[in-house]
Amino acid sequence: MMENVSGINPHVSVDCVIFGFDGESLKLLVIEREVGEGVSKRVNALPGDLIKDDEDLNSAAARILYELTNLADIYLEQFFTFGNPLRIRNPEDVEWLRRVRAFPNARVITVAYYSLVRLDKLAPRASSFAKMAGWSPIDDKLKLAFDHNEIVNKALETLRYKLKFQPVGFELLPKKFTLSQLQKLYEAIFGLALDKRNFRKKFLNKKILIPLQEKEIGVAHKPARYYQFDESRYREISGKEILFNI
Amino acid sequence: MMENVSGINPHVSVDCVIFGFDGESLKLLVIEREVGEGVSKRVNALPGDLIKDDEDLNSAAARILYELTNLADIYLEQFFTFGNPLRIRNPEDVEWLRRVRAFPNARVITVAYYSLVRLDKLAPRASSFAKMAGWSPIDDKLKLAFDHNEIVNKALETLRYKLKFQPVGFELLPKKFTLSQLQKLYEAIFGLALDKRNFRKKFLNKKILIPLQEKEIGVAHKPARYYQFDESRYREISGKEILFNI
DNA sequence: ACAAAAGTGTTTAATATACACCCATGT
DNA sequence: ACATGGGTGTATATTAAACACTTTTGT
Repeated sequence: MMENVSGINPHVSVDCVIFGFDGESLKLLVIEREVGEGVSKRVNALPGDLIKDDEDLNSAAARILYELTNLADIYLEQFFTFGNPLRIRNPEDVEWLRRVRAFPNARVITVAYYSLVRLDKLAPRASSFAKMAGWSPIDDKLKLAFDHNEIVNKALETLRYKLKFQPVGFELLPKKFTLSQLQKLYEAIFGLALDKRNFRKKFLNKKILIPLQEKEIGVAHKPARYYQFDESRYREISGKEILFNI
Repeated sequence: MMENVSGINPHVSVDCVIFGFDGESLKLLVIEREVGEGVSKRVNALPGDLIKDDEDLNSAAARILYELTNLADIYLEQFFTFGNPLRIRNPEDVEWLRRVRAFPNARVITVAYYSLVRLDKLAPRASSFAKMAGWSPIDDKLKLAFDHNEIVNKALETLRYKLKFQPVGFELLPKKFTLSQLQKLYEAIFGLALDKRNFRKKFLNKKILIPLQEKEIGVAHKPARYYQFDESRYREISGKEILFNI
């Protein structure tokens, strides 16, 4: 039986796709791994690891994300489970598993979670085998270990789908944000330009934004008003109304 | 190591939530199990079983559904993975596992799939430990083994969410169907009454229905026209337009 | 004064909603 | 003739889309 004193379940892992937003484009939280013992080459991967045998999947995701990145109190949403028996093909990945895993040849299926997080929530930090967690741009050059590119693509697809129907995305912005920041976020996720007037109307009509007295200071243009997200109003209309129909 | 000659992976299962529609209400495909050796008491469960160790999750779902119910060529969509370590609490369920499983105490996480199927696709049949597959009403009296009630509820939630935005559901109807049958299906899934004129307008405007020359025969009222689902038109608008905004 | 982004309104088209009567058939 | 469900249209309200100029600030 593949069981060991650590209580680790060698057959099931979780992987976390954490999106961030820097005001311009979407970012992905990745951890750095050394490919081999003392080898300087490094590769990026999603924060993820094997679950414990007595641990709930959600709890495992929260724990592992915390251990690898120090992020806590993040709402993680399960979105897909990847179980291709050939998930791990790359020789570098196989070699890495041989070093860190008690049962490196076990077939592992991974339950994937995603979340949206403000960039400043992440306090950079190293851990046992994740050398460093950091934000990476999401573009064609993004190359991740295992099948993590596929996992990220599926997460993006899920995010876009959800965003169409529900105003998720506020988690990516500071508590106080301007309408332009909000619009740039939507444009970044959908990858297209939106009309400023119609965009503002849409959100203001839904009444899920609370206008604040505060405005930008020290900007070389008309200072923008700050808004807050109205969570209680959001819960009211959640599931009933459709936000975006792109 | 929990491995055996059969190639079964004792840690991961799939469960299939198959919905059917009889013209009046939603039905669920369940299999019957004997609780104990020679005991006449029976309990219903979702078709599901352990995956093989070299088998993809999708393939496992298709294989297991086929083995237990004889249903083939069904589009199965993965919707959630259930991994509560205490998923299996009921003594009857534990006892049953002891009889049929090589590693009855292993923690099993289950990847759940759902699908929509026409009632007449199911040719009743028995199998090794699934005594019989059949359609069950979905109501408060439905009591399933393991955490299968929870799985069904999540599947229903997923189905309603999808149906709001995309015209799934044609798989539940015969190839030729009347607009009233289609409306009854939507009413059954959402659990509410819809306006006949607006319902028809909505579907006819989307142009995803092909009107046929054929009409009902032998009915004691004005015979209804039959329609077909236009798959190619559906693929065109899929993801772009929102069908239902309830 | 200029550059830079904020902020604002109207017109038109499309879509959603509410609502009631006649039609074709079998018995 | 009557019961049954099929089929249809219009008026109103709501929402979406297209589109350009003025305002406020820092330099």
